[in-house]
Amino acid sequence: MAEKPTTGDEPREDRFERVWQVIEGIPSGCVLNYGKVARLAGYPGKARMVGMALASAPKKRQLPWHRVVNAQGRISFPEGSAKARAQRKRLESEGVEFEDGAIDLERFSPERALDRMLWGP
DNA sequence: GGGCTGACCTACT
DNA sequence: CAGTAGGCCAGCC
Repeated sequence: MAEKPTTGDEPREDRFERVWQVIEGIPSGCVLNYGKVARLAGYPGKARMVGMALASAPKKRQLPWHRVVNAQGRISFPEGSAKARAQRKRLESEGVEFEDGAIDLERFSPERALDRMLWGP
């Protein structure tokens, strides 16, 4: 998962494509926030675009959309909504834990995936 | 063209 | 800690 250089004037489809590829690279049991996905895709500061890319992602793509949460480690759907419950369920089934409705982003970051595997939380 | 909204973030107070 | 301010940009009036 390395940053990809961009010129910043790519067409919309290419921007979204980059975002989707980053999301596809998030390992199971890990989460990233919108800002980090934007940075990794080569668009620092453009977190909102990540939300748009997710909303308009083709169904066929089977993206691990549930592995993207906001900067507070919380699900960005209305609490209790069907979407929010589905996302939480998917994450918990991968081993992601919630504390007071929020995920510890440090602990469940892809960077620490190996540490968790070897030594646990 | 302007204005508003939204699966958002960072920095600062 | 909480709250605010400014930035960001696609999409739809």
